[in-house]
Amino acid sequence: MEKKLSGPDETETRTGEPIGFKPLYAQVRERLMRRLVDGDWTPGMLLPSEMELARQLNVSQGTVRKALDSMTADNLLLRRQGRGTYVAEPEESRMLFQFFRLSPDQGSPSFPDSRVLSTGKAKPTRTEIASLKLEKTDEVFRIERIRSLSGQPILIETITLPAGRFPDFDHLTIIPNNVYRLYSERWGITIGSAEERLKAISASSRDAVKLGCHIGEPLLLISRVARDLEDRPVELRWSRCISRDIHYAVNLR
Amino acid sequence: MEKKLSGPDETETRTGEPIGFKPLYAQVRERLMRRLVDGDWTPGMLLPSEMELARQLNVSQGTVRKALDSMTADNLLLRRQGRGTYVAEPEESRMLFQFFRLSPDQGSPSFPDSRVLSTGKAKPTRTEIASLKLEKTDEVFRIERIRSLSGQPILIETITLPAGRFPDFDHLTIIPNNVYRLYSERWGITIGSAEERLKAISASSRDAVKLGCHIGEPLLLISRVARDLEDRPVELRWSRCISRDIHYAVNLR
DNA sequence: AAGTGGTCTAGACCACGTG
DNA sequence: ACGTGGTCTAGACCACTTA
Repeated sequence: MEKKLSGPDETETRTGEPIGFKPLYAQVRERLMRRLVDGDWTPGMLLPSEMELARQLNVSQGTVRKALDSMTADNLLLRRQGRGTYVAEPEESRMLFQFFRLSPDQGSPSFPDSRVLSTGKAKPTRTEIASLKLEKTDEVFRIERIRSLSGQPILIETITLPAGRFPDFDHLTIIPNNVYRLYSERWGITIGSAEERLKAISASSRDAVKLGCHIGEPLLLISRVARDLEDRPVELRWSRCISRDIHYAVNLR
Repeated sequence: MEKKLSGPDETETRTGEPIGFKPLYAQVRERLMRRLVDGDWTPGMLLPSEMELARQLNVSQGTVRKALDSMTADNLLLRRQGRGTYVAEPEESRMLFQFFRLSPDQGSPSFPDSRVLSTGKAKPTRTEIASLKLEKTDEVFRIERIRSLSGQPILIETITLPAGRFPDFDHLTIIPNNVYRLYSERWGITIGSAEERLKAISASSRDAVKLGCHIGEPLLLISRVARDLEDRPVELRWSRCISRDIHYAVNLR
């Protein structure tokens, strides 16, 4: 049995905390989030039932449900009627919709293959320091790779990782296609959100060679900052993408 | 008092409808949506209280709340504690975040000015027919305009509207900056969602002249299909945007 | 003081999946 | 048959707004 949460109970009314009040379900969510962050609950794992969690946390089932529903809405949990509630896994099929917005103009989206061009440790640039909130003395790993859809190279991307959060990254022999699964399995880092900025640029001579396009051809520049469950920036990614037969899709609601 | 909704009541269990069952709150949402679609409730209007709606629809307050919450999540309603529930209005401040994703690289986002270049009625292109689900015999209105941020032209856009849904569009003397408010006030059409596709293209000579950039300069091409509350396509928009000091921002969760 | 939405609880039943 | 999440209800109290 865990410590009782603050909030209405037998002896104290909610009025006891006039400022900074958080609803019970938000406190429950924070507790459950902590278990994810601390790695008590790992991807794929079955959570205790709503009733069991309600008993553990001394709240009603409805309050637990509200917290679980909100985490499910953020793609952190997966609920299946009759089975239970699971920690979401970074499988390709989900990532394809959540974090990969490029689709062929005709046909359905699919996950591109990757070929690593280079890896290495380096001092961060000013942009990397700002985006990843680093100190000037920190170091970073950089990976450059080409990604292809059905044999055709479509983009070249540079991934920057803070060395401090990815110990022994340079000991890796292979870098898998789905790096978010790697971050999760190897370092327990779950990517929870990302912010992307798009611009149109001209292909440099180097990009043109690697991508097999003309110098000056317009490319979609996508710069992404990915964040962990505690909202700390974890990855910076610059993608230069040929958009002749491919587009970046966004749904606005 | 309205007709009773299907679902559990005194005499009949939910098992009575084995196929195509919809939860009560979804049926309630559909009923409330209909009032928006039919114009019974117009932007800015105060809705009846939860208790009043629950009485009208013969369901509990909690079920009404679930429907109202879901519509609020879709930016269709606005709930204010102590005041009531209001129909959302297409004000600039909200549209800026919901449907306008361009921001200056430095500084905060703001709504660009517009200058109309041309308007007219025409036969739709194949693309317009496909995007707006038109018949070949239908007609469309087209507006072309330049949009500027602090005096600098940043994009040129072509808006296509199905003539059938915007009667007397060509009688308009001026076209306001915020056309979604115009659609709402003049024709009762509320834009509820939109899908955008982005590509990188080269500025044509015409674009270059209008935007004051070089021919061949990379531009962000944004094609948008906007849909009404019943999910029917209502507007097609092609924007060609200078992205030198501006980016398109997306949050992924 | 009265009315609104926001939170929390408790209990009932349903739909789904597994044994 | 049993346990899970999903839905629905009823009632209590809290926080905010207006009068």
